[in-house]
Amino acid sequence: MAKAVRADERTEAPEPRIRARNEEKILGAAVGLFADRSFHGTHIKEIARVSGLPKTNVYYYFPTKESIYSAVIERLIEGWDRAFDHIEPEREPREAIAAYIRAKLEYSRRHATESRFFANEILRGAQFLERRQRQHIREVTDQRAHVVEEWIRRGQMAPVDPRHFFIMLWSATQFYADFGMLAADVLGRRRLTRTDFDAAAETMTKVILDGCCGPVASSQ
Amino acid sequence: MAKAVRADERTEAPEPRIRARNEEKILGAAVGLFADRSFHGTHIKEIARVSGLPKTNVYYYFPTKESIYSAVIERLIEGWDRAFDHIEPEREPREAIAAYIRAKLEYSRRHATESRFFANEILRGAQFLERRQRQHIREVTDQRAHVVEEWIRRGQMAPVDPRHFFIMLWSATQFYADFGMLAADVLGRRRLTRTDFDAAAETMTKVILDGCCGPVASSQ
DNA sequence: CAAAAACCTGACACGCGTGTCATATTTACG
DNA sequence: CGTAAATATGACACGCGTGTCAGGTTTTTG
Repeated sequence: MAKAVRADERTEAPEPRIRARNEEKILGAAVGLFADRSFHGTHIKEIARVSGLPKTNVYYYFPTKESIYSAVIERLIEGWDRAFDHIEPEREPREAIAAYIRAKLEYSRRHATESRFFANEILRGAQFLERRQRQHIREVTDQRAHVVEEWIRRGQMAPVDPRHFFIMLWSATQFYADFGMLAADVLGRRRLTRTDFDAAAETMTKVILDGCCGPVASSQ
Repeated sequence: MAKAVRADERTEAPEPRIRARNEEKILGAAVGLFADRSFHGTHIKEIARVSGLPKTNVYYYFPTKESIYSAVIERLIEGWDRAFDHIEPEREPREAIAAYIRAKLEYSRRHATESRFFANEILRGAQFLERRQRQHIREVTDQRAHVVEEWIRRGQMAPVDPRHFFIMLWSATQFYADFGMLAADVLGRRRLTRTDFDAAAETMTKVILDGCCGPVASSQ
């Protein structure tokens, strides 16, 4: 009855060490498994094995498999807007966008698993994404779209639909994480290397920057 | 024993009507379910229900769930290179690439389910894709990459890595099928409309064409 | 250092999903 | 027609995955 009492109750009491550590282990194992095998293909038993805890202990912290999945999503959403911080009105669009592309690609390279998990969730219609989470994504995007609109107004950038423009950036950068296996195949590699990510960044930056901010003086 | 004898045996004998029709029903139902719920989330019972056949009859045509999944993949691969036909050395790159983008986007719009199924499969590392199928994809891409290289050699196009360039095109166009839900959210729609696809095509064409073939004279 | 709270665990109930089997019905074909 | 092959199907076996339970052990706290 008094089992698994979360430190809620208004005060953000310091979460007990053990709980924090174990929840972390479980969530860490879960991301990878969900990303590889999706929701139904992932079994609590496996999550337990990978996180080094007995199965029953997993159930001690999370009542259902759904709750684990939701908790993973919650963690991911936090990382979503990080790279977006580069899109600021004070910066030069050319430089800001290049930085954004690099940041996103770097994220794809280092957090490929999380990225694949997220892609997976969206792919099936975001069945576990809560309304407020979806709204959050939309608001953050809106905010950055205004920055692009400002750049366009000032004549620093060609007139493009900011949201579709962002989608181009997202899709291109995510591809290397989500469909890395296909990218590697096409490039004739066994796995993507850092060099490949650099080449990707270069191509992407060149095409997109020249396409939206006019070709840079030096080239051609 | 003489059960489910496929019309193999060298001669492509006219496949019996009933078998063809039922296999089609099953595969059609399966694509949608696999796309929505992925492999493990899809149950034979559901495939049977959706295709209007009793479960046991499904097993009459396909020995396992895996075999259904593989058959679906086989059908998809055929559609993969279709749009690529636009990439021909004789055509102007600007016009050819624009046509390719339109074709790919149109495919995403009309065959969103198949597209999502395929994305799903790649996402989990293409576990069911056979070696020869992967090789086929690579060969087709190689062939079209040479066309791009030819355009670059002739000075019709800016020097970009053709494979990374293709990846940009694939990712951007597929996004609207695979992550349609997210795109709709960001654009403030309930679902993507034809207008959205048109706007996507316009943004994409403008940015990418200006980025790789120099800005067109008319604009700016 | 005791009592309470938090944490841990093996054994088990239960449902459900895959795939089989024995048998019925329909179709092809001489 | 009549016989063989192809197609259809209800009932069932079996394994496995989720989630529970009852009772352990460790940690915290006064």
